[in-house]
Amino acid sequence: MGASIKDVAARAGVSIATVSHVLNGTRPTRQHTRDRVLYAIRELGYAQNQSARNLARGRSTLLGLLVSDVRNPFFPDITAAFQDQALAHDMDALVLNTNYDPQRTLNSVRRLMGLQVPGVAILTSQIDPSVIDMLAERRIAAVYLDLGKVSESISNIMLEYEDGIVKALEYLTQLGHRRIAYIGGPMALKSAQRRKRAFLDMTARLGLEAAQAIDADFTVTGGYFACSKLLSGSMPTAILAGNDLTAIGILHRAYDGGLRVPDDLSVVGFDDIVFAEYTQPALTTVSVPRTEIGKVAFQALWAMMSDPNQAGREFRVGTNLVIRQSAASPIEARYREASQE
Amino acid sequence: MGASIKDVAARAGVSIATVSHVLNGTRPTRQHTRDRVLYAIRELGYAQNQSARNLARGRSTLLGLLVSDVRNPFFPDITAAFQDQALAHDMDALVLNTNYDPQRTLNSVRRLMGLQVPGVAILTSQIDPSVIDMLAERRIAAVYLDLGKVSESISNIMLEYEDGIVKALEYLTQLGHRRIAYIGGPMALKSAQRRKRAFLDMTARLGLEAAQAIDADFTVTGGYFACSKLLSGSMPTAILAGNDLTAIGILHRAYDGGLRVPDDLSVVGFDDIVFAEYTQPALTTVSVPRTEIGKVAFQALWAMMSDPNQAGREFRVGTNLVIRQSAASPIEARYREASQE
DNA sequence: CTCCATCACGTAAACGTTTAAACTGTTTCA
DNA sequence: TGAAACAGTTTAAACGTTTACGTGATGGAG
Repeated sequence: MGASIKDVAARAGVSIATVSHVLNGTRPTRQHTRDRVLYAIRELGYAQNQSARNLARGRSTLLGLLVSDVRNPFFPDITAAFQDQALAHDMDALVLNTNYDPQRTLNSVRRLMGLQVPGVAILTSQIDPSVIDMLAERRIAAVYLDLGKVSESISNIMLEYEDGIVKALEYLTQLGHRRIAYIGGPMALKSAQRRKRAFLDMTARLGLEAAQAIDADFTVTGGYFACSKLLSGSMPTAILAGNDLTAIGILHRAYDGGLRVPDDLSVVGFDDIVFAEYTQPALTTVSVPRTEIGKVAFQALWAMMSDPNQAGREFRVGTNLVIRQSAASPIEARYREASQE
Repeated sequence: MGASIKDVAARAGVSIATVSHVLNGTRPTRQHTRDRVLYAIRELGYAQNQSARNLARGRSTLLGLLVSDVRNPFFPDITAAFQDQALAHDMDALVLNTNYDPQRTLNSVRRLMGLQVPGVAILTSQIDPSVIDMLAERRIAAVYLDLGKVSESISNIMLEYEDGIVKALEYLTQLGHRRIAYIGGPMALKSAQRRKRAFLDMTARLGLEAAQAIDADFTVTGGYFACSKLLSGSMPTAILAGNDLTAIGILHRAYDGGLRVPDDLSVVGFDDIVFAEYTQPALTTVSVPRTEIGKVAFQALWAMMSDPNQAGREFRVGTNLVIRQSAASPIEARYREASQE
């Protein structure tokens, strides 16, 4: 039962409207009154009742952020950046887990609508069209990841996976690799599709020998077994993984098979999760700038919210190759091997 | 913009009070009317306006969850579990980052109070007393981690670090280790203090030879350099780390120094972060059941919220040793070594 | 037949804000 | 001097719920 705006008004000897205007800067006030109000606020330890505020304004200061699973090391950076931005604009971010479950996603969006959120960022890989419609109908600003669609109230963040794949392959070929294999994710995921396609396109363009590409499931053990398959055939000198977990699986398989990375086999990951830095050897990988994604997601929403007749936009965020120790020249590797024996 | 309770009432031919009661089950209604109301709700796509609801009830359905940094791999599991519980009770969890900054913590709590949250879980390592007071004054249910204090509206979760240290040391001694060193965290952290103390107490009790314990900073590189120091002296056969990041640093140092883990050196971590499973070799570590912490945190709040004159309680959550590959018997290790040469 | 419970529901007053509109002085200008 | 403009402030009506209280049926007991 804290103090209300009425108490503040009484204490400062002004009307509640004035207090409100002082608080929101919605109308000029004299220095004198402002001081009195501010002083009263301090004295009473008054805190605005957001519920009442939201009700009166018809919108809340909460933003929705839907992710598939906060436990996935991909997301924390995004949510943190999003939150920081939100906070800087005096808003809050409610992050909800969909657990990859469409039903739960739908429920989450319902909840968010009940909370009168002015905008929501849906950063999951799979998006149900009915969710998109629900939000669009109510004119709630929305931003998606790789949705591809942009409209009145819908913005989109396009991740330039292709770019990253190209950089990785150029790097590997410059190192001298010709037999490069790819281990990707499940084709149900758009991101996995695009990465694989980029790999195939690029290897064709670079004229690399019959590049193998096999689909795993974006997990460590998936990468491990996919790598096993690869090693039983004609061995590649380098493997590009569709994500870092897969790459870690490859690292393990190589280790168990007595192959030294990067001497006998180069491995390049994708995502640059926190632990990419701590694998043995440290993983060379394509970094997806997660902090920027979070930032951009907020900015996309903010733009649409602050100017309602501003249409949604397409945002692009690039990817970068971060070079660590898991990839090296295959020639050099053979040289080393020779000199050791 | 959306339909309001009035629209529903009109459509169903009842009063808004009835609609409210149907929605909340706060008083008996006839099957017939209930059906009509529910039907109208479906037709209109009505969603309760939480702001209005919260205002009327004087409390929100939002729960606050303060953590130091969502990027810290320790937290996502906790927040996810907390959220799941909250959702199951028709509440939401607003998780805020304090970034280890007391000022920011204070602001966050202010925000939460403005949102009229009925409860907040503060799961950071450092807690400013003024924050505790603010919450206690307003009778907002609060649960802390290792605060040690319990009162009217304050519950506490006690993590049994000691227990885990004991289990780890018993395991190592059973394997035959006698020279066990410890690399802990900064003494500014209570958790680091308690772990170190437990280590010292227990090694003394077990009568192990002058156990070395040095303080690092809970990071990978911190662990790396601390391990260097250790190796330059009289080498231990096993190192217990204050957290997993430190343990990973040790693993790296051992690798770089040509030591094989666990053959030449056993390493045991603490926390069981996701990646403990994926290190090379997989890390034997003391697991802190994060999911349970999240669950318990919610339940603590729920108990205090649902029965306001129920006092706060002390909850305990234990720790467990999870055995993987980074620790082995030192005798066996020497045997292997001998047979290889 | 009357009275009183009981049941099912409606009425209307909160809850704490925001904000359009009305109301005060002052100042400015013809 | 009077009107007009203006800055600063107040008044009061929303916003969409919850919930204490009131009311009109129905039915059984006396």
